Amino acid sequence: MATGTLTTERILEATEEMLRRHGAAKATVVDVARALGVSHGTVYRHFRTKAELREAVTKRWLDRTSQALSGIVSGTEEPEAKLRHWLAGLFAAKQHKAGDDPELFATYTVLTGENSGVVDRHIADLTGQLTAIIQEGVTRGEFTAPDPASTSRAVFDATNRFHDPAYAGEWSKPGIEPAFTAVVDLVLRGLRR
Amino acid sequence: MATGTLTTERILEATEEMLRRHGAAKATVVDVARALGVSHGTVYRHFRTKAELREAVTKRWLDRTSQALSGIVSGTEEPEAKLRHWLAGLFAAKQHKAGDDPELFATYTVLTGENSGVVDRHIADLTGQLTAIIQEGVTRGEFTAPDPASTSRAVFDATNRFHDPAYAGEWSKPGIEPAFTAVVDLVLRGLRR
DNA sequence: CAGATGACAGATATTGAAATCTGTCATCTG
DNA sequence: CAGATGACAGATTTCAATATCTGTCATCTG
Repeated sequence: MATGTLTTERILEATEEMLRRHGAAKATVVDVARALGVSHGTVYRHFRTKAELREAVTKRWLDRTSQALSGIVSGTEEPEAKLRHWLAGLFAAKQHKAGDDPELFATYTVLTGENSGVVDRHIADLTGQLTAIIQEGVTRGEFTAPDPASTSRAVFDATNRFHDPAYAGEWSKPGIEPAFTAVVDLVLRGLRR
Repeated sequence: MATGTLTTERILEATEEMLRRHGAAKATVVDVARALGVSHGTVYRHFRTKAELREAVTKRWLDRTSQALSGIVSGTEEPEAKLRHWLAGLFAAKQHKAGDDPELFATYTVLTGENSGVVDRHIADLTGQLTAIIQEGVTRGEFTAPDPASTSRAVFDATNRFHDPAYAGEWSKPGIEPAFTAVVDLVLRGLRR
């Protein structure tokens, strides 16, 4: 299965595949090496430890969500619509990841649990996007926020139930949509001038 | 150790003691019976299963929190101060339970995880108290809330990070107090007329 | 000689036999 | 005879032996 040169990228792809196939607990470095047709020692030339390899995979996975949302931030909507869409987009993305392939989602939940540093940086990314939206709203005179950065963190925290994987089990229950809307409405009322 | 008659109450106390001593995983019905100086068969005359016994202990534990907060609801403060104090009281109570005896808190976190029905009823209790506060605010013309019940749930959800045991690890980190204040401020701005 | 290998030591996970626990119930006792 | 007991079957947990994995490194190969 040694197609082309062995790049970091190919190792990451193979690792994702093994995680998808075997789950977080049983995906081993030996498995990854076998899938790539190399010895496991070779994988260790690209990643110092298994933890580092898993961290890189986790980062890739989280970055896909950040990227999808960044389009909304740079869009041309009104700040309020933008904020609504961004929050709804984050919720919908998580809801789909959790609902479409629960096993894979559970796998990544384990990985994010192991890599709090990556998660913290991901959250910093997301709240950074939120800050940009809120800052724009303040500049346009539509939002009030003495400190957009801490307000964006408050908005992120207030909507926790709709993006933290710990609550994934509730995202498919009836009544979750109105609950989401109620929180977003409350938060938006709090932001308006 | 057979002091007095064997009441349901005494079994619950002994069970709490065993949970405190041995943790959720190792507290057995045999232990509880031994502590009470009776055979384990006797415990089963009071509780049909071990799960039922643990559920009763869990309920008692959660009810203590609800009771402590209910005093604030029936107090004489202004609605806004009342809501602030209630949310701060809930947060402080959880923070102390988690910080003062982390092992016992971990034990009860396992128990609440096992007894979602009890937890749901506990949450219904708490949001009921919140509804009373918000209703009072609406009646006095200080709050806006088309549907106080769903608004109270939104307030509860928005402050999740400060009362859900899943976040207990963050309650002792620096910066948690301002984060709490930021969310409460945002929520209160959203509630005001 | 840059990059890959695989044998190896120590750490971690798996497995299956033995020990303990849960829940029942026929029997006992005050 | 109301309430307690403890032997018992089946379920669950523990524990130690065994197998597998991680990470290193001296050696190999194109």
